Amino acid sequence: MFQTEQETIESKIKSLCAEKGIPLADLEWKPIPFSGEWGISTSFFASAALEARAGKKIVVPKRAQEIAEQVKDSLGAAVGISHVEALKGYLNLYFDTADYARRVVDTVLEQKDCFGSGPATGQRVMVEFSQPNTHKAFHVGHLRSAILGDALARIIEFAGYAVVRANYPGDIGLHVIKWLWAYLKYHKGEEPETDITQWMGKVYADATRRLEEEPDLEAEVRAVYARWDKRDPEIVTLWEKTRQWSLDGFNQMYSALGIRFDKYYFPSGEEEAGKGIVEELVKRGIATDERSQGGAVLVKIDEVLGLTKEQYRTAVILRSDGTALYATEDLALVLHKFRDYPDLSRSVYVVDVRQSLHFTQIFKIMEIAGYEQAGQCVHVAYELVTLPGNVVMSSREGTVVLLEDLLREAISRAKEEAHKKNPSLDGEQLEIVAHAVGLGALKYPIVARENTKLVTFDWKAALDFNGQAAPYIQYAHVRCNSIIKKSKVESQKSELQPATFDYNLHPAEIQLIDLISRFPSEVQRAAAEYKPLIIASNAYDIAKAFAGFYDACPVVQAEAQIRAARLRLVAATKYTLANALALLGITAPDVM
RNA sequence: GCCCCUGUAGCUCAACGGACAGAGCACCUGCCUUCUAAGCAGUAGGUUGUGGGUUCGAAUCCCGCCAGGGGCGCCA
Repeated sequence: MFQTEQETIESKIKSLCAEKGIPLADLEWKPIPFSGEWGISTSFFASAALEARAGKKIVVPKRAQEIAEQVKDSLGAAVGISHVEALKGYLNLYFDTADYARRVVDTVLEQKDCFGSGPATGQRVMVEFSQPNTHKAFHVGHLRSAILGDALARIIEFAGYAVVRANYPGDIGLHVIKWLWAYLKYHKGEEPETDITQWMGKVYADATRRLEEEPDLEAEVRAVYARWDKRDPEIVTLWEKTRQWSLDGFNQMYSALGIRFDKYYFPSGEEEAGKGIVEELVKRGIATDERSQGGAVLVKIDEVLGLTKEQYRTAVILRSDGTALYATEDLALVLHKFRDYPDLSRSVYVVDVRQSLHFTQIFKIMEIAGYEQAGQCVHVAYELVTLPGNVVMSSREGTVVLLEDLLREAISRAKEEAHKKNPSLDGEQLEIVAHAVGLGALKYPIVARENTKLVTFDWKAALDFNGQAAPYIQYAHVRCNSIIKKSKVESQKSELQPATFDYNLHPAEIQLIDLISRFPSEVQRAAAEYKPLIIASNAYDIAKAFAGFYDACPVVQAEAQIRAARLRLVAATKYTLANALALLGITAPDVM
């Protein structure tokens, strides 16, 4: 946020070192740790190391400190800097607090719900996420892609990109055929109940159970697959109807979760194009057609690339009977997305880590085939949500926690808690709070965790509203709102007064302002690294700093000048918290 | 056999190659006639799995090993 003064000082240091013949390495600027004071810091270890490598006999840390001192002595007065310190090889520049504090707070209050957003890059990014299978239950295991992908889409958009939110529900494949077979044979004419995805899951579980009991029935399933492949009207019609049931069910889930999509792709829609690509790959000698020997069509990627060590291995891209695999469809999908959005600069796939090799293969094959778009495809892998004891949720095994159940439970628990904590909440207000808190508690553990780390789901943790969790951050937001409300009542004014921070700021205030000022750069980092965790941490840190401020610094009771300044700081905190939570797909209530 | 991920306080997790590795939970001690205690302050808790290497500096980068999880030609 203070790029210009950083650059001014940096160029000053550069010319200074040039004068003295000190070979200066690149300077990196960071906040000064061990706060209480506020500023930026850089070190001279790299420069000292350069000298050492050039043959000078020096002790690096000592020399770094010498350089820091020299720079400090000849730097003179710099605009906006109150004092300079050379310590342990570091050069610490402490901000002129009043000036910087005012700038940070003014900036937030000016930009409001845009504070933290990056300038428009003019680039478009597609984020594909969720990809639930139709004809199956929607359970907690599916939650991560939905929540993570949603947060990433929000963050990337806020960072300055035009975002296309894409979904790719698995609407065809063996699981669907199995479902259709069981429906025709055992459930014909039945219709879904209120919890659609749950009912779909029941039929699917029934199919698997019957097939396990009587493996001979597989032949019937294969027959249904053949009918599908020949576009048998009865099968196609049934498939269309039942598929829609699933999609309706998903929409219920998405709207409950506050997630939306701009664009839907379906494997079924990519089958034909995919087969075309396979044919092309065979013709061009990239793929090997082993069907005449009873094999499948495959690409021996390592062989094609002339690699001796196995790396990309072999990918099967068409079944021996000529039917399409997900790989077939994924080949086509790569191109389909760029056909729909020719200006796409990146195509992001938020899919679980078990499919890493699959995507590496798909993108590599397309690259070999000369489709440059493959270079713009990124697989963002995440780990699964498992049950205690490392049990993977599986619709087949019936080891699932249904999303319907979890949502209901989380919201009802939140309602209970909210009523207990604040009995004055009633009716619609209580409902709003319960939703915000229940959903927040559900989403936070997912977005606040490293993508590559496993999340173990257990009811106790999911419904724990204390400590490092969404409700803590939401509560800070509520307290901000509370202070503002109170001040309005007392002063009978609705507008914030201009104010300066021309007083002795409390360390808690400095800490808070410091963290707020970092939010915009954290947004950029989170977008670049595909890590909502960065936002979740920043939001929590701000909430924590605010809690400290709340305790140590009276606002409404403070004398006029300080009161005006703190009121602005509180308003700025409120915006920052709300913006950060919004990026995580979590709403910030005004009361709770 | 090959590849990927993970290993940090009792537990769950943080920490752009930088200064004293930080939170939460649990435990213990305080704090509500003052802006909502879903809160605050304090105590305690660590050879960052292990052995080397690179570096002025390593939880972070490289190599070996150990442990757990995942992937590897017709599932998605």
